[in-house]
Amino acid sequence: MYALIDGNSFYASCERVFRPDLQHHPVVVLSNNDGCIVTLTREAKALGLKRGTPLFQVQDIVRRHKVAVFSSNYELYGDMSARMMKTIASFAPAIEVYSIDECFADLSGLSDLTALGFKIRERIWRWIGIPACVGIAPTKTLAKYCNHLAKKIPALNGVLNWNDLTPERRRKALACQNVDEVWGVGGRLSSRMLRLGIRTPLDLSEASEALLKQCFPSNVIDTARELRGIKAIEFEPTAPIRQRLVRSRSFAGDVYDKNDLLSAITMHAQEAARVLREERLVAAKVGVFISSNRFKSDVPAYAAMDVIELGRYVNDTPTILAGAEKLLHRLFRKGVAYKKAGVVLSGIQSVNETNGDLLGFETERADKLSEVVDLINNKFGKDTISFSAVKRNSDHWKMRRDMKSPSYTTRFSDVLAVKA
DNA sequence: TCTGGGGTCCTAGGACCC
DNA sequence: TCTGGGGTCCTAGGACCC
Repeated sequence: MYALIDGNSFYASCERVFRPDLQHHPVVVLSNNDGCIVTLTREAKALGLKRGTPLFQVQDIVRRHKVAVFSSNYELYGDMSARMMKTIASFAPAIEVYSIDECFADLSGLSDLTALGFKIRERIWRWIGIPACVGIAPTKTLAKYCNHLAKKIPALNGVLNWNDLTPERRRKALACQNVDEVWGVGGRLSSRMLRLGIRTPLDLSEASEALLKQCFPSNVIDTARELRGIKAIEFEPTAPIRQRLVRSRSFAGDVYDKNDLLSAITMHAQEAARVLREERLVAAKVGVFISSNRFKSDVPAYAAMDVIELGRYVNDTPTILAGAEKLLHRLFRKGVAYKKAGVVLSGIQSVNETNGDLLGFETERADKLSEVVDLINNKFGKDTISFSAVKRNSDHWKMRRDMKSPSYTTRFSDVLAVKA
């Protein structure tokens, strides 16, 4: 049996932990650049706000109802997430962290699972201050679905165990939602399913495999099986090594100047290299992409991407910086209003798997240098020192983040003072 | 004026090879 | 007039997730 535990409106709930005055108030959290709404609370949904909407399109609703608006604060959410996962891990033999706000827990060998679900929920609330819901079932897809129902149906009090349902109630549970609420079925697939008469999760679970095989990608059959309680998707407690590492940002305004682009690209390259080392990985390819504003139809569109093979596995900042810089010179076209730029590392391996003999003196120097930079920045704070190839003086492209909350849990200067 | 970022997997089609 | 078959690898694009 598996549990799927997730924090409700996670980013907004993190903000509420330090702003108890907002407990029953509508709250939204924005994407980078304060662009779109990415998380909203129940109260905000009730006002008609939706995930993915650009803020400027709903400013009137926000003002009229005094919706609390926050810029994204990943430092805070990341730290709160780590605390939540640690709390959950203390209950189960193994967990699979699926995203920043949710994880699967393997409940093998445990008994009284419904009571356990309530206990987990209770403890996350008491220790972390985040409201969470728990779905329990014999497959991951059903656990996700039970979690969804637990969130949707107030009478469940946040926990639903599939095994507590009679066969008849299971059918009802599967028939009461649209098929796109199933994990792995999005908008496109569901509208194709609709045309074949598959409207609910129950319909999907009862569809003939021949039909599914003929009309949909192969993983849809696995999804349908999982809805029938047959395990088809593995539990993966240890994450497989990532295939790509991307750092990119949209700019607050239009960018024309090559040096501004260079500034963005070198910062992304430096950051990507740092994360690579943090995860004890190495990469064989560096890629760069730049693109103009896709929402502007009156100016010429331009998007370009290129990759170079480094010929060896690296994770030192100088090599990755040099590669990214070279690529930018290759891709840059004059006269384009750029809106986004990013760096992609691929051909990724674990440090342990690379052959140390291949490393010459030069790369050893670069490795040592990067290591020392990490040490200093870890000790004295992010960006204490930086590589000179990273042009940090250019602010033209900086992202907008006007409504960011303090880093309550990760910076001493931001810790709340409580007065009695 | 203002429209996110970071991932995964699958599939179709082109390039290339024998 | 007639223009193979089968395999691999890579890439771009589409679909999904949060």
